[in-house]
Amino acid sequence: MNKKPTTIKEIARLLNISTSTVSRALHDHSSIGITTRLKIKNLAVELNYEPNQTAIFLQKGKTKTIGVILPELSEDFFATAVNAIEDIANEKNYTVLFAQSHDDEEREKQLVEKMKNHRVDGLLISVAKNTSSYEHFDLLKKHHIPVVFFDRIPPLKNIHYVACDMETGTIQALNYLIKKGHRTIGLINGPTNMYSSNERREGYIKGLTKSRLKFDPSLIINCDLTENGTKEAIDELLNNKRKVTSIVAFNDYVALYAINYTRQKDLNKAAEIEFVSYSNLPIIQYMNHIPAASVEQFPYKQGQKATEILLDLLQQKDDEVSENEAYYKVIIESSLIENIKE
Amino acid sequence: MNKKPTTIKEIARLLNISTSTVSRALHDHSSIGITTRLKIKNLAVELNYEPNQTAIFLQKGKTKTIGVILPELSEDFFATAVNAIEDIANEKNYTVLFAQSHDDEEREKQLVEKMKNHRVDGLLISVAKNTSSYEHFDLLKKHHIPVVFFDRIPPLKNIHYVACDMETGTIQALNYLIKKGHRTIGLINGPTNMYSSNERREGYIKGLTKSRLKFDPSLIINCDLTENGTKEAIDELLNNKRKVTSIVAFNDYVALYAINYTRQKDLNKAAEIEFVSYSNLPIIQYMNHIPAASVEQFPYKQGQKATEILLDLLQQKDDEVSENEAYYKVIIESSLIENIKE
DNA sequence: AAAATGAACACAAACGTTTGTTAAAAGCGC
DNA sequence: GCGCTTTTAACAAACGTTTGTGTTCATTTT
Repeated sequence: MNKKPTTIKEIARLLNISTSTVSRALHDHSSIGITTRLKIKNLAVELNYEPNQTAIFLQKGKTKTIGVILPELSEDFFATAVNAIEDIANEKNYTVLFAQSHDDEEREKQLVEKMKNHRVDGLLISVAKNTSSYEHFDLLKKHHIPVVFFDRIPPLKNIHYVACDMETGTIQALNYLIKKGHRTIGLINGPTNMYSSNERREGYIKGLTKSRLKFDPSLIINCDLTENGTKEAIDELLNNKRKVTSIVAFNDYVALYAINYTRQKDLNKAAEIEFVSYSNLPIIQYMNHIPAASVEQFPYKQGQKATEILLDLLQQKDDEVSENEAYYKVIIESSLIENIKE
Repeated sequence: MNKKPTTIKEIARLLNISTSTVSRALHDHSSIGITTRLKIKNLAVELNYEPNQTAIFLQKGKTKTIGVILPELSEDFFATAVNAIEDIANEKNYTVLFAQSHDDEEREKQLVEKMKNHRVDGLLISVAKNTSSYEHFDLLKKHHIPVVFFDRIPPLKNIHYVACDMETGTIQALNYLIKKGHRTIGLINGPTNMYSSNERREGYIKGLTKSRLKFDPSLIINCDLTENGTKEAIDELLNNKRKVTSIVAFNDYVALYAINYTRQKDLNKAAEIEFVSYSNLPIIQYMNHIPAASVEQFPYKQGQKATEILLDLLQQKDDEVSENEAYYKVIIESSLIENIKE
């Protein structure tokens, strides 16, 4: 049992030829005669030769690897996005390096650093909830590592991103609720530094004013999207002098927390309040009390598109296209989907 | 803006010293004088020097990377295990390369190959449901790449693994049901080639016989754990001449499929049947109809333990300890946990 | 028949590190 | 000041590839 893996050198030595010939033969280079080429290939198969990727990485200066930094792998949205990323990357023979920030800015920074050191060719990033400074992303730019942001976009100019337009989905949600007769609608929003919080806010306001309803800022509560944060937000909403009859929640998780909490507090009140949220968890069909409708954000599509863009950027880099100053800004339309209760 | 990252060579050239001196200085080697050491370190910081990992990988012959192959990242069990793996690996400065087999044997084989080519130092594997041949794992052994299996263990001798003992949990489940008065208990089991299917079967039989109940093989249905497979299994169980009053389901997902399906078929019958399953999904608290109890498998603990073992094996390899023929076989006790309905 | 072409391969440098060995300078006792 | 050890740093090989440039020899051209 041979301890060490076979190398090109080994093959060259055994056949009394040079390593360059072996390398070229294995790549079907035209300048190698058919007979030696076959000799080499046969021996390579026989010895179970596998190219040492680390050597190739070093030589080529790239790793055929893309890094992915996202908040939580266990959130259904990201799990689905990851599937897309894996699928597309595999197709193009790229390897994917995943890491979770757990929505922690510090950890996110460390991960960026780590990915950079690991010499990933490019990065896909969905920004942590509480990230409020962005130098670590600039750093990547300085190192000429292409980055495509998806879903959670930092408020920066010159970046590539794929995101879902939450505004139109939110307007749809408002229309839906208003059509159902609701006039006092609360919004449990995410942190103000999240781009998508802004979109939801804008959509919320536009949805209201389109129907000539007055916008009351006190009906928008920003929270940290945790279970406790949600509870506090609910408390604040319920204590408002105006009695909300429906609530738009930042996502399905927040909606579940909120529904659960309101039910614990007061069953009657809870029954009166209608919820709309974002995400569409597949598991929702098994649940008891669910939002009436959710804004679908098409995670697979987002992951797919983001990966395609990143691979395209890497291709451009290979082709030595002069540092392109055009930025991909892909917006996927969100759309409201009613949840059917069994 | 410097296009190329700083290298040791660059620093050496600027300081008119040799690269080896730079390398040693940065590693605080004792043979480098304090003054030059400082000069070097300062310049390194100034130039933003970051060691090129790919070069180090090549030189050292290892990548400080562990590969993880598991069925589905979106299954809560694995998502939690992944968190543990990441945590432990990060602690020890290892990078983790994840990939999903999607429970497909062919894909699993490809991934093993890919991981091998990427020169991961070791592998953590949870075997796909339908994997029935195991040469791809032997291959790793031949290449001296340590592998630790977790949760889904292949039926091989000489392997390292961490698993949850499903048998005791299953016995507990049976006791629980019998104590509640059930006498005709069905088992929706996984594929026969899964080790854990066997454990559940054994536990099921032992649980019955301990209470002097007769074991009826026709009450065990093997299924592929998909939603459709579960439906077929349920149909088969309900068509059995003996009327089951309770069902042990392979895991929470299967239980949810089953509960949903029986309810669709006949609400009264569904209400009569009591379910017990495995996993303990965190989201279960928001659900309507849930298993009465679930066998907890401690995914974090499993992931943690498996990673620790793998890192230990890698350490051993470094220490040139002669090919150790001892195999880690860690069994974590499962235990039944009652689900509290709100 | 001499020169030009072209095929098939060898040589060597390069990617960025690490590390064993050697060499020069500096310190020390006498 | 001489040999001696000790400190400090240079030299060079190695990890496994890829790739630009030579080199050799046989074939074709005129």
